[in-house]
Amino acid sequence: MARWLLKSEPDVFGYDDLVAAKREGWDGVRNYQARNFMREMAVGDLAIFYHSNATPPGVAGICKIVKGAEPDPTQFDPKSKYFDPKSSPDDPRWDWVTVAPKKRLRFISLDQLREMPELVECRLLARGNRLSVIPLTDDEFDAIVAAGS
DNA sequence: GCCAACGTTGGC
DNA sequence: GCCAACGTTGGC
Repeated sequence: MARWLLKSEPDVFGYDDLVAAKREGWDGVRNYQARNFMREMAVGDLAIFYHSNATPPGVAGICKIVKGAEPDPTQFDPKSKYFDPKSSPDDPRWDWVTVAPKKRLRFISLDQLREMPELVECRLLARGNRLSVIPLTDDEFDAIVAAGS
């Protein structure tokens, strides 16, 4: 089973929202590298739920992949902010996966994450990183869970 | 194929 | 609000 990290802005959709929704399609990913990672996700994979653009930013919980990649319907919806006029149902460009909450963690701030030796190579902490879907090693994942448990 | 311009992300 | 980093677009 693979391990991942997913970023979301809590003002838009935070961990509490996922708990309330029970499960949710991870919409709005419009970056090819992130999309390709989502295509590698399998049902049962676990992902760290990270709050970006927050005060402070950090980890809020764990979620699980409950449905693999399939076309993100918001790309076809002209009223959606994620609408992509260059995409079509015949040849969809963007996928989503469906996630469900697994376990809330004690909040781990970005500052705390930066102090963890297990994460020195984690892409999340790399300078200028903007990727919203990031693969984690088992060690990285386990270290984050331990820090928030 | 190059690269300048532009838009977005995300920490601060 | 600022700005660094990076991805995408489009003219050539």
